[in-house]
Amino acid sequence: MALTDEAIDKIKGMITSGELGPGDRLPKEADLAERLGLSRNSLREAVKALSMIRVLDVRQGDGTYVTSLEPDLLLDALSFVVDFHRDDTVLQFLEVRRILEPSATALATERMSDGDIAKLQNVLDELGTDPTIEALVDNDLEFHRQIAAGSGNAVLCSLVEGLSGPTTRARIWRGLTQEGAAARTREQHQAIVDAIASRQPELARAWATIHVAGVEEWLRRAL
Amino acid sequence: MALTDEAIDKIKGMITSGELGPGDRLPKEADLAERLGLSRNSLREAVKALSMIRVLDVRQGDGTYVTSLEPDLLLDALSFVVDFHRDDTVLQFLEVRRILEPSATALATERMSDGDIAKLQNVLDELGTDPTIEALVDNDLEFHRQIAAGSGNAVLCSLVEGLSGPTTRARIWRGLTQEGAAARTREQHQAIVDAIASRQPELARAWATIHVAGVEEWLRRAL
DNA sequence: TAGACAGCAGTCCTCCGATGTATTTGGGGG
DNA sequence: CCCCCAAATACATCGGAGGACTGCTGTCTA
Repeated sequence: MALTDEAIDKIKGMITSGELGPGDRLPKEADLAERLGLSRNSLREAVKALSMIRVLDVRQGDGTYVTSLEPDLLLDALSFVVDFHRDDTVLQFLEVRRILEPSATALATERMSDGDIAKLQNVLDELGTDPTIEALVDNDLEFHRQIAAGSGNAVLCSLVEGLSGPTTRARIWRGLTQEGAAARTREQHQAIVDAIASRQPELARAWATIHVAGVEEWLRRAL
Repeated sequence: MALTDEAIDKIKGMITSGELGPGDRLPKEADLAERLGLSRNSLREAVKALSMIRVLDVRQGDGTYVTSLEPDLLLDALSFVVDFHRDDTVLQFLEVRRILEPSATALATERMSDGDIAKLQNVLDELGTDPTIEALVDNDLEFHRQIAAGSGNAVLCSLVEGLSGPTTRARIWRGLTQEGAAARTREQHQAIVDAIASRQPELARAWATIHVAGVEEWLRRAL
């Protein structure tokens, strides 16, 4: 195994063993390199790899720190990975989203506070009568983000958000090519909010399933 | 933004734009560094970060290549990330797994061939009467891996595998075996196989839910 | 002719030492 | 007491050098 990979494992070990905890500061580059038995350049490659997946937080002029290691922080590297996939694999992501999103919506129905639900309704209301495509996409992302956050599960929330990335492009296409898609999406969003507000998990789950399945079915035909 | 991060974006752009496709070879370090306008050391940090998430495949003495970019390849970096989480966040991962695994099992019920099911049964049969902890863990991982693969969705398969991080699984298993729950787990595994073999998706889903929920409930009490 | 071996070119791996840049900190002046 | 600036600290980037590994080719041997 390469020296750099060994360094990654050693730093990982320092964290998982508890020697380094969230927020702790690592020794400065020169010292850590000497301790791990490699050069600063090689160590920097290891640190860069770990900072990519949000395990380390490097601040120039200050030092290198262990992040909070919260699930949402580590998993948001997922969206970066997802960007590499082409349209022919988007269907697989959508299929997973059709599994996760309904469950997340059902959980949110039981766990969201009345205030959270009011905010969710506000998101829908903020959309004007004739929004741009960009506004539609942003609004849609925010809507699903709040529901995912409402599930009370940071891992689930991050996964749903990460999987929404690749479907965004598809949604843009849909907005451009399919007449009436925006209006139907708005109706389904409202139905989901109503189901959540009336505390009916299974109804919310069903609407969320229909919502995602609609996008999936459209995309399946388009490809 | 740092030079290295710019380089990462540029390489990412070269791939997403189609200039570089799966299996293509990148220019050698010196040339690529000159083209992107930075030093080889900084470029190496960028390449290291991208090879960590399985976007690039670096072969010493040969060259640097773009991977196949298959979903399973890119997502299996997930297990590396999961290893950083402590027991108090494992519950969130298990909650997500309780959502994904039943659906994956239901999909597998409809999509697995008779040969695949026979292999799945073989996995259970291979376990002797008095297996070691390691054999139990390996067997359990293989069992769930085959079901996830049987779902026919590489993304779903990778997520399920990634969420069942080896470290996490080992820790949980150690505790379960101490309580003598190995026998019950085997019964549940057999029930899942029977449901799949008789092509009853909802029954398979139910058994999978019970199986994961059992682990989850045990862990919730243990913490 | 088929197989084994040595040599060679290409490429990545690791290291070194120096310079550039951002942040923090502490002292001096108002 | 507050503000501003300079020194200290730590990461960022650079160019060059030698070493190690891979794949290919040409040669030798049976």
